[in-house]
Amino acid sequence: MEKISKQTLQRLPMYLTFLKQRLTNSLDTVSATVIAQALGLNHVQVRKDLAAVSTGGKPKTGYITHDLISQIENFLGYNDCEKAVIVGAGRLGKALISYEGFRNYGLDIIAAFDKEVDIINKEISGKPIFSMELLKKTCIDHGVKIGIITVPVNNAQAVCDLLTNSGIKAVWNFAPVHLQVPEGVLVQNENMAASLAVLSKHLKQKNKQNKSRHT
Amino acid sequence: MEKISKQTLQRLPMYLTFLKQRLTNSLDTVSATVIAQALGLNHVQVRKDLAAVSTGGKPKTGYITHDLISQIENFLGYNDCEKAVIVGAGRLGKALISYEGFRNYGLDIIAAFDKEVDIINKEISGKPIFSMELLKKTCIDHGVKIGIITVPVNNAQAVCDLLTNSGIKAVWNFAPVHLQVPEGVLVQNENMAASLAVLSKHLKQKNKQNKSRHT
DNA sequence: TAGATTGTTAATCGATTAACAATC
DNA sequence: TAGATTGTTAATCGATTAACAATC
Repeated sequence: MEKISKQTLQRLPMYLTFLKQRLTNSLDTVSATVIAQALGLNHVQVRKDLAAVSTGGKPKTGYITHDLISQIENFLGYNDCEKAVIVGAGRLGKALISYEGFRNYGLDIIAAFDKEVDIINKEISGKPIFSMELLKKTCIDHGVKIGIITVPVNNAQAVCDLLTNSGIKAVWNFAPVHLQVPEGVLVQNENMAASLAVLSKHLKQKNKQNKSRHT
Repeated sequence: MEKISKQTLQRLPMYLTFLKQRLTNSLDTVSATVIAQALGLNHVQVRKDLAAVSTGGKPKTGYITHDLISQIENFLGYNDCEKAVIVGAGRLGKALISYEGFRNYGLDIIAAFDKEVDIINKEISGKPIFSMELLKKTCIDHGVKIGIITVPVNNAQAVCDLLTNSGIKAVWNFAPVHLQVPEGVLVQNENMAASLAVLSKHLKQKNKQNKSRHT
């Protein structure tokens, strides 16, 4: 097992969904070639990725689907959940809190925080919304290491500072800003604006092509 | 203006938010160095990115903040919105429909579609939810080119096929599966599972470091 | 003028892909 | 055995970074 790149890390969940699908269809073994084809990747890349997490497959047979699944899940820590808090109980925040599926990905959101008085001390899908004042104590008491930011852009940095001051070591940021964090804290941006940029540029180019074809 | 990489494309929205902040603080000019420092990037990279979309800055002064903003916005097509439909009006779907901010990013969600009878023909934040049967007609009638998928994994490919059959040329996919699409159609994955993988791995490594330090 | 800054050309780095040997 | 497949070592490719010239 060698050092793993961020790219590899991000492909592992894709392998996982594919492998699970495959197991549902009672296909007990799987080759790197099959995975590569299904996911539109290069087969050597798949093999390298798998080498980083698994004990290996057998020539001619491939990998044992079931084993590979548990090896990847194990590697990603999907078995033992990390606790997380979410700051900002707006529409997006609520959607994330309510999504039960995160537990399968090793994430356990224990509470939400918001400054909106109307919703404080209420619940969403059985999870409490607390006032911002309780953030630090909650994180420390429960050993929470993951903070999710779903507040508007202008509050994001302040919330981030608060989180890192509360012992958070990994921030999942949904606000389209670059956050400054102390060393040792990881920020993972879920940058929807960036995704949209890619989408709309693709369409712009397609349009241009069509136009030039007609003239 | 040379060919632009996907990476550059994804950084442009970051520049934009920073530049707008800067304008709010009445800072009329900006240098690549300042941008780079603020966003944790290399200054040459920033300059290259900007070269792809702007008419250039002036030595010693830098770029005119306001001009740069409109050049980036123009390049990304934030001025003229693309119409989009969203399939799957669950929690996440609802959150995305309701988020007014997308219009600033050039995205105009005109309707949602779902197979759940209870919510069909109702509205969310003033936008209609239709039955799946109306999807194709709606897309064609309105010339919709962007489809957003927020359905569970097992329905995602079927929904995707339906979308591409309805003239969709760009798919924004929130389901954690790899989608097969005809040539010329772009899939942009908002892969939360992948993000979570990065976050949890970071924590696992930190834990390991701490443990080995204590023994 | 001196120096801050832009913009370009070359070097580096890392990830992907190709080629090949090993094995069941 | 032959061939499908794994796994590794080398080549390629693209993006990032470094070095430098140009300019206000």
